[in-house]
Amino acid sequence: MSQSVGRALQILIQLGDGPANLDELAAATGVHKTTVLRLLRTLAQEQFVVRDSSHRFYLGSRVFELSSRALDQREVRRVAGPHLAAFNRKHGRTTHLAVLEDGEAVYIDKLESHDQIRMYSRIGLHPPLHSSAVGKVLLADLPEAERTDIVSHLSMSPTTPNTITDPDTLLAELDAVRQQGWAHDREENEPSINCIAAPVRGASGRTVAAVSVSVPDVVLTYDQLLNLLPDLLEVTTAISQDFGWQPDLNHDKELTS
Amino acid sequence: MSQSVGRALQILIQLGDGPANLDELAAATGVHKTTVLRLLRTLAQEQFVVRDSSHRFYLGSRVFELSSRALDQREVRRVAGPHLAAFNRKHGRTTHLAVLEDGEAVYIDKLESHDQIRMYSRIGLHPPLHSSAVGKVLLADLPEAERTDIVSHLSMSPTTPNTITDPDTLLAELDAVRQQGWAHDREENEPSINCIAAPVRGASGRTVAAVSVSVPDVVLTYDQLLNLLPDLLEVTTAISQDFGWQPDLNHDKELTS
DNA sequence: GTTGAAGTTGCAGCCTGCGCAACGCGCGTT
DNA sequence: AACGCGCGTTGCGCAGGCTGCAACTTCAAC
Repeated sequence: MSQSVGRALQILIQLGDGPANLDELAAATGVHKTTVLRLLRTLAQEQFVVRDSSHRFYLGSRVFELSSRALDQREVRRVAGPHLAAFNRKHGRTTHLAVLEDGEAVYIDKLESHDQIRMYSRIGLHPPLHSSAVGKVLLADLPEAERTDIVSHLSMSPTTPNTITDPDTLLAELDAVRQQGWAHDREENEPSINCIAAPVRGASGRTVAAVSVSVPDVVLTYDQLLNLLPDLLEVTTAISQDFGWQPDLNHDKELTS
Repeated sequence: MSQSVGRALQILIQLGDGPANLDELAAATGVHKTTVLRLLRTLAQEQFVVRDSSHRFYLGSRVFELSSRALDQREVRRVAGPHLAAFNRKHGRTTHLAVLEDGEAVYIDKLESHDQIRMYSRIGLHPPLHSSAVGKVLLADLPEAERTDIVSHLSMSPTTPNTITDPDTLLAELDAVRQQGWAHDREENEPSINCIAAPVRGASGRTVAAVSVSVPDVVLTYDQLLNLLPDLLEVTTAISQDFGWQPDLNHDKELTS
């Protein structure tokens, strides 16, 4: 809608791939370097980018600041934080907190495994909705219309032999997830990585976030991972209650709305 | 330099204070709401902002993504990460990693204390150069010209009775810091909080980052905090070596350049 | 049903951002 | 030491994109 702003944002996104100089940015965005320079100067003014002594540009401190402030604004994250930390300290497994945003899942918190083997993932990443445990949890409790709409627009590209690629199969699994109150990902997203995830609910009873535990099968088999399930559910229940959820309430009305 | 981009960035900064609707943003930035809407749409297109169902805008997932990617790009942070985690696991104190950027200190990593008492600080925050331990460490090793230049432009506003407000006193302290290889902050920045910090050096011998430990005096007195100094220095030395620093080398030439 | 607040759209004017071309500057090469 | 190349920077004139106004829509409250 606004050309120059759009271009400026493209520059920022480009810088997300790593530092770059003027020409590289001009080439990457297809914009005249004069223009890129002016945009960069504006961005630099507000600390969105910085340039080092050799005129390379990289993302600046404002980006960090905005991100951590925005993360703090997410109620769920604040509420979940201590619970996740305790869970992570006890079990030492990679733990994610994800929410649905604009029809996509987003990690808004990540706690590292205590093992040497680290999972490649980060805050801000969009895990696939159809092949991740958090994705399934977040989809499962959506109103049916929205759920089928989102599922019908998924690309569902397979990344492992186990990836669910059929919309109807996925919808059936989502029903099962809703029934049992948690979801798994048995090497559906990444080979040799299993996950389980459970929903965090708000006062209305609706799922507002998902917590997942991810473990490479060389560390824990799927069956061993399942041993963590009771603890995971305990944690998500505690978070939900802190977040205003009342377990006894009958939420049927809201859930079908 | 570019009006619309500048305005768009102002909107993002404004959203850092919390979600807002169209009118609030228009009022805060002093821009016609039509224009704000168009800028927001551009921002939303690239996921820099999202709007919820009631038309409130808040910072979007792209900000998280960029931030975590940019953080990963900072070599120091990657290298320091495991060392800091080990230190934090052992001592359980609030630990910061800071670098100098555009003449300001910036936290690029933070590890939380294990106590209930948490320090208010976050990644992206600019600790004051004259009253924080990291600030002193980062300044101390700068070439003299740059150091005096930065110090002469500091506002040095006092936030506690102990804050150093005289440039010459600060410069003298910086000399001491350089000599002894570490810095302290004895309630100079925040009442009842003491810090110690030590430098991380790169291959050239120059200070590239600073690691600090911050403790409220109700938890540990300053003297008790000093007991952590040997461990802190060990950690920063280890990080420096991982980062290419060679302790035996004589770096005098570079340091005076 | 009416009122009002908040978001959205069409439009015309003109400002602002655009790309070109030329210049400056540092660095590596001959 | 001089040269030439690569890259960043600036001046300028054109016009395309951005702006703000006014009118319209939507939704909720009374």
